[in-house]
Amino acid sequence: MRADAQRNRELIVAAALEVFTECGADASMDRVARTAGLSVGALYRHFPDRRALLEHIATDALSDLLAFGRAASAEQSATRWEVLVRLVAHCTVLPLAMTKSLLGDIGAHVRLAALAAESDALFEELARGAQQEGDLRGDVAPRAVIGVLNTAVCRPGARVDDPLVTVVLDGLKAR
Amino acid sequence: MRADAQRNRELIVAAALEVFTECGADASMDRVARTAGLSVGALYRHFPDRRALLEHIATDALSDLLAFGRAASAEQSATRWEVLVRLVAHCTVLPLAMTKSLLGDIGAHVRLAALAAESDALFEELARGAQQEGDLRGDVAPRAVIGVLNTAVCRPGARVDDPLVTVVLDGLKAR
Amino acid sequence: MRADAQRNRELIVAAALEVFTECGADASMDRVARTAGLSVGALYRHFPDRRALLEHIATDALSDLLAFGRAASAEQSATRWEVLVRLVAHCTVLPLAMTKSLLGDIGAHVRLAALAAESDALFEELARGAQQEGDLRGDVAPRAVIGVLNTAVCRPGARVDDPLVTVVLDGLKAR
Amino acid sequence: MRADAQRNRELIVAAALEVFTECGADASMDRVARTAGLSVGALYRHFPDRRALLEHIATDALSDLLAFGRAASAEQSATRWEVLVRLVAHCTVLPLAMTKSLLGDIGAHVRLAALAAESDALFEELARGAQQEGDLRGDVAPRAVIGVLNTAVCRPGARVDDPLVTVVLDGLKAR
DNA sequence: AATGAATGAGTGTTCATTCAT
DNA sequence: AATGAATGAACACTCATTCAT
Repeated sequence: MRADAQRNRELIVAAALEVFTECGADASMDRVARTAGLSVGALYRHFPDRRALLEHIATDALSDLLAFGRAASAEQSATRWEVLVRLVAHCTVLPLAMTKSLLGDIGAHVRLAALAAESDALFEELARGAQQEGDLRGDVAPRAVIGVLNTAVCRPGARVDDPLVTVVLDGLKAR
Repeated sequence: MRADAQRNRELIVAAALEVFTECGADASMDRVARTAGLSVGALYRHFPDRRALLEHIATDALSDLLAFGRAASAEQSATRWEVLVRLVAHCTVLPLAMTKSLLGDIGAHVRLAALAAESDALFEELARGAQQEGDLRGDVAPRAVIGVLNTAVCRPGARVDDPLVTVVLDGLKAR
Repeated sequence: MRADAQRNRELIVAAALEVFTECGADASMDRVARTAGLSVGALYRHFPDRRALLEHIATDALSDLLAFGRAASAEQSATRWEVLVRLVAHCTVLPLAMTKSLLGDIGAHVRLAALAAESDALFEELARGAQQEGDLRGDVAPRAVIGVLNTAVCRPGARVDDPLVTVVLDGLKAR
Repeated sequence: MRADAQRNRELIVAAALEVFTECGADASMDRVARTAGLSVGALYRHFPDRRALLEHIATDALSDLLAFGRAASAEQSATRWEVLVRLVAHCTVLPLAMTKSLLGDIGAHVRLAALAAESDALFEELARGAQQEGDLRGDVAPRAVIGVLNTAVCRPGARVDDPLVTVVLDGLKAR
């Protein structure tokens, strides 16, 4: 791919991330293109339709999250709870939750659905481990932890020092 | 206003609450009207435009919340924390948080902005009281409590027995 | 249906017939609407999409042709050849041939596909009869007669006194 | 012109003939270019716009038809009817008729308009001659013969053994 | 006062044409 | 001179809003 096309593609992805995060998944393609400093036509050269763009962004974010999570998870010296907390801190933009709000029907995109499943499995495994190690409260199902984190932490604009993140992590800790 | 007009207005408000809660604030006016068993024309007779309808619903919900909150707050026998928990349980549909997601710019509607301010003040006052009574953790600013509850509790579809609600309330309690 | 809506629907159908006949099936919806003296929105209220409009027109034309053909065919006093000639004279606009050029894929619309099949059957039956009565040349397969008439006679703009029609009918007559 | 440029030009013309014949005159420029094994850019280097490409193809086809027709016409031993039949057999792709369907307005291109006129004149002359020799029916005006042949024979996909061609030629023969 | 039809601006997408590489 | 990316206008279709019935 030509250097300028590559650059423009990246501009588009960055713009899409910004615009969808800020305005929601209904933002117009034109707005994304203008934010990237390009025309719609250029956008459509890189992504055949709106869905493809959303899928790309979601896939990107999930892949990144998963890679980070697996690396963190591999460190045997850390408790599962610590790994979970680090993962939460890594959930900056457009993670777990967004994928589902962005795409009505995740199932349609194979790779994305697979990533979502893997990501869910990782979180569940960490939650289960943290419960066994006695750090995570036992009265919340491991699967439910994903939902809690999704809603509370993995929101556009959420920050590590967001009071809600602190509160939720404290609320999840075993007493 | 004629009795049937009054009835239709109520049908519309109920339908709008249901539809916007279920489908998001982008639901079409026609869908709202059909859900109410009326035509768009009738809808527009009662509300000059989409924004007016959204504002009305938001205003309604906030008024209700505020009335309930003030009544609960007036009971001197209850701790502020207990009042706060009861208020949270009352936030079923379309409360605090919704107003901001529904309307981009609350400031434009005077009555709504006033209600939002009063509601914020009530929550802040309760949070401050609960902190002084030692039930609410002290390291979260009273103003921030509103944000936390907004995001975590006052979501469409949220329920009192939602794990997130439990976790957040536990996370807010002083140790 | 309200009287004005009915009237507008007819205006649209007439305009579509005119525009598609003149400019081909690629004519823009906007052009059809303007020709009808309406806006696109009105057009889309009556027909959910371009295909539906094309199907309606084709169905209309084929139904008419078929009804006329069956009536003519029922007259036992007439030879099959005479019936065929009368049918040909009735093929004014948008008949047999058009349906296939208008819609890429006739099969998608059940009613239309059925009509096309019935129409083909009628023509084939008449051709076979005319051959047995010795009026239609025997070295052209009955099925092929349909193709010949489609191409030669059932064209937009074709007229009964068109030289091509005369020539083709003479060319089809047995010597 | 460089040898490779000349070669590319020919590739484009051949591809355009193939694509427009197969897919109709609405085929995209990109498709033509890809069929030629080139990029759109290269196509536009040779032809300033879509119309120019269509005109070139039409001109080519008409020139060829005319050259063939004149050669055939020069053979004094053949009857005019025989020449006419041979010409008809030569009308394979994109002839007379196509020019008019491809280009809305032939008049805009001087050379093409001239060729069309010459071609019409040749056909008319042959028709007149065939009438005088008693082979072509006399009740069809020589000018009309052009129209008949255009519509019936000079269609994309038409073949010499097409029933319609047989029928029309028989229909044109004097009895 | 209700109905539902008409308007017209807005959005997703395509494609002829231009232009940087 | 070829490539393939970018532009921007055009078209199909939707929906908030207006208006004739």
